[in-house]
Parts: sequence; structure tokens; C-alpha cells
Amino acid sequence: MRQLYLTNTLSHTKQLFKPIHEGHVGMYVCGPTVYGDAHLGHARPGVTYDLLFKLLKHLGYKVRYVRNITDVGHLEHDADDGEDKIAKKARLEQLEPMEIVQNYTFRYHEAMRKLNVAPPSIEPRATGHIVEQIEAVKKILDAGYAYVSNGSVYFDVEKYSQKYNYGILSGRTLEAAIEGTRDLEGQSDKKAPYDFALWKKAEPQHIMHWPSPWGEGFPGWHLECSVMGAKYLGKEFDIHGGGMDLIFPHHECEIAQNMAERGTKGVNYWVHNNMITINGQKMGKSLGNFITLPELFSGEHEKLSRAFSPMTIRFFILQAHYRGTLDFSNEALQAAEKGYKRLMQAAGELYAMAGRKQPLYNYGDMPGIAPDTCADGVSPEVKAIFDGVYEALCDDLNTPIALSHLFEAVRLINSAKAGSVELSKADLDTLCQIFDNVVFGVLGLVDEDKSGNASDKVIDGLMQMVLEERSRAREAKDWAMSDHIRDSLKELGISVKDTKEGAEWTIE
RNA sequence: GGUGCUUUGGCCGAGCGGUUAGGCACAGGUCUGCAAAACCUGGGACAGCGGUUCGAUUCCGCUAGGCACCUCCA
Repeated sequence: MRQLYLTNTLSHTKQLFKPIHEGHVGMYVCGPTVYGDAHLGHARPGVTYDLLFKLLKHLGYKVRYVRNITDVGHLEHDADDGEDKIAKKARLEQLEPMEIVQNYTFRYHEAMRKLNVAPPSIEPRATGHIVEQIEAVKKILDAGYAYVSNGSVYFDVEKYSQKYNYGILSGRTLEAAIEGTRDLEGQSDKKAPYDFALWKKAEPQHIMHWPSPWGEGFPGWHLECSVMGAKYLGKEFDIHGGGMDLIFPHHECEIAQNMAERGTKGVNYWVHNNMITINGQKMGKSLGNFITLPELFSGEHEKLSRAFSPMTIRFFILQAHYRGTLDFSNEALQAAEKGYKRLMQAAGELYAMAGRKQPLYNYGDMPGIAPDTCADGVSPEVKAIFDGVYEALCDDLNTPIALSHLFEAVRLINSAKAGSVELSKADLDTLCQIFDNVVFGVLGLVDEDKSGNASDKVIDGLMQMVLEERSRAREAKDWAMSDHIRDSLKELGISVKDTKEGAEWTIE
């Protein structure tokens, strides 16, 4: 089995990944709070952890991947009057909170499916685990790291800090926390401004609440991930992922809760993806500079020059390393689209040359386990691609490097087609294996032109007919007719290319 | 204010103590009725100033710009 290295936020270094139980991996990722459509920023963890999920499986691990849906407890801000995001949306739209949750969960799943992000093994919801969360609060209270105040329960950060390191993940000190949050005084139920809520009392007008030993209320946001992670993956598990903006306070609080409740930090490897920016600034709901995924797919947004397909978005994300920021622009997406199409085009050529059928992996289907070495008899160029791709992926998910090797493969394939390079059967087989396993498998790319439905067959037939007519015109040197057909098709968004083997066409 | 990150060719985006990442765009060539694609070739970069080193884009310091977190955010 190949060795995988991951950057662990906890140790600030790249570490060899070793699971707790050999051959098995438990992975938890913070999913969305479903009070609005997912935007481009949400696509990043979606794709990144889908990649990690698929890579782990491809490396031979049995993976349990838990990604939650936050449907309660996520407040607008930390003050006592902070309103629950779901409840607020429900109030504004005059809907039952669960209608909001249902609608946006469905739409999130739709967007993820289009991006070919596989569904997780388990997708738990916070409201489905109120009982477990109440139990956790009790344990933290019993352990002495929380206090009840006016119907709410707060985590006692100062008490915790006497024994443990609050700030172990984010690198923040308690002093810094004190400095940073001095403002509100007297107004709060909290003993200290940096304490965080485990359970919040529901005000009379609050529409989401459950009974508890401390009165009617709802769980604090940080608690759900601690509780659901432990429930489905155990008191200690391997990987926890999420956006970098969740490091503090969300994940810091999670560790504190874990230590206080069960005496373990809970997670061995913390993996964080960086943000997508727009004009150099973080794309985010609060800044209002976000573009939702449905908007990207349809092109209906003032900042978009046109629509971009899901695979263009996926490729765009894969072209950057997950720990770096990635800047959105129409130009960058157009470049990504071209690169993606070039890769797919070459894939089609490759399978045709090898006399194989191109696989259409979709939505979580995966090929087999990664071979440790490539077959004997392949050329040095192909071997370099094989090794380079796997080394890059196993080196902290370095997809840009993996893609650069794959574009080497593209050049080889095209050169072979042009006749300037010879590829042996072993070479073709190995390249097919790489495309099967990595391009369509781990990277999760789908050839959008070839993954069509029944109506595409009609189009294929029509196109064949039209191109035969054009071919006849060309044989008769009727260039006017020939060009007229090509131009007319162009207007419909279909481009025709004449090659030695006849005319080829693609939909723009 | 505190903590951390970052500055790479026209654009996006890797890497790294000595040898071309890659994609997009651009220029020339091959091919072609024309075009497109493809292939070949090419230019052009490591914010600035010092230091360490035989040698720095890569390490250190300073300066300037940018960003993130410290409220909710993937």
C-alpha cells in the first residue's frame, strides 16, 4: 500500500498518515448549514474531501466518511441575542424550519451530485442527535468544565485552560482571547466573553426548541460535530476536515468539548482546505460576494460572463492545491474549461487507440485498488507519468502536480495520434489504467460530452447525417455549401473539425 | 491591536538551494481548399533592499503591498 502524507493543522506539519485501525479510516467533515444555496466556496471542501475519500479507497482503505448537515444551533453571531440561521430564514419566508432544511439539503445534494461528489457513508443531522447532545452537556457539566446560567449552559474556558491547552489547534492563547473579546460587559449570561454555548435557552419567540434538564432550548453549534463524530466514528478517529475558517472557534471548541467530555482530543489528523476568493477577498455569505453553484451552472449572475459546467468547476478546484487560496475569475474558469476539455478529448483518443471502452464512473463509483508499480515493459515516459501522478496525490493531495503529469500524458497521446510517437500496447494499457483510476476515479472527473442521455443518440444520428451531406459537398468541391453547413452548425454551438479520418464535432 | 499566511512570466497556478511544473493566452512553423484541432519551436517570472552560501526564486532580516482568523462563514 502506498504511503499517504497529509498536512495536519494540529502539528503544523506534513505527516505520514497512519490510521488507528489498520486498513480502516474514519473521516468526519463539517458539512453545510442548510439555510441557503451552496456557493462556490462550499464546492471546495465538497471536492477536496471527495478526493481524499476516493484516494483513501483507491489506496485500499475501507473508509467511513461522515459529513453532517447542520440544521440547528448555528447562530448569526455569538452575542446572547444571536438568532439561529435556520430559524431566521424560516421566519423571513414564513415556513416551518424543517421546510427550509429539507429544501436546501435537497439542493445541496443536487449541486454535489452535479460536481460528482460522492455521498458520504453517513450524513447525520444535528436535530437528529438532540438526545446525544444533551448527554454530552451533562457529562461536561459533571466533569466541571461547564456551568448553567439563566437556562443556558456554557463551556468554562478558563477552568479548562487550567488543565488543558485551549488554543492547541489554532495557536491562540487564552490571553489573546481575552484581549480580543473584551467589549460586552455585564449584559451576558456568560462568565467570560470567550466561553461558548453548549446549550442555549430558547426565548419565547424562538421556534426551534427541545426540552432539556435546563429548560427549553437548543444545542450550541460546536457540540453537534463532537457528538456525531464520536457516535459514528468512535471516541478517537483518524481525520477531521473542514474549511480553514472553522479552525477557530469551531474546531478548537470541538477539541475542548472532546477532552472535557471523554478525555481524548478525538481526532488525529486535522485537515483544512483554504478559501476561494473573489478579487482577492474571501467569498462568503456575510460579505455578499458569493456566487451560488446553481448560478454558476446557469450563468445567471452579474459577475459571470456565461455558464460554467460542473466539471469545469471541479477541474478549476483541482488545479490548485487545497491549502492555498484560489481566486475566482471568469478568465480563470475559461482557462480551466479549456484545459478540462483538452484532457477529456485526449482521454477519448486514448481509449479509441487502445480499443477499449471509456469508463463512465459516476457519483461515487470507483475502480479498483491502486497498483504499487506500473506494468513491465512500459516506456520511461509513461512510467514517469504513472509514478508522478501517484507521488503527487499521496504528497498531501497535490492535484496540480498530478494534473501536470496528466497533461504530459495528453501530449503523448496526441503525438501518438499524429504519428510522431509510438505507444506500445503496454503503454496504452498503462495509460488507460491511469485514466480509469485517477482521472475518472480519484479526481472524479466525468466526460460531460459523453455522459449524455437518450436524446444524445438522436443528436448523434442527426449529426452523422448532416456531416455526410457536407462530406459530399466537399467531395464535389462545393465549398460554399460545405462552409454554410459548418457555419450554421457553429451558430447552434456545434463546432466541426476536419481531420484525416473525417469530420469531428463537439458541442461548445 | 494580536496571530498566521502570502507576493512567481499577459492571466491562473505548482515547485524549490544549482537542472523547463502545468493550464490558458501570445508568436513562428508543419498539416489543411479555408478554418479549427493536433504536433514542433519560441519568448517571457520568481515584489524591493540587504545577508548566509561556491551558488537563492527557494534559507534569514528589513521594507512595501495583499489576505485570513480573532463575530457568523467552507
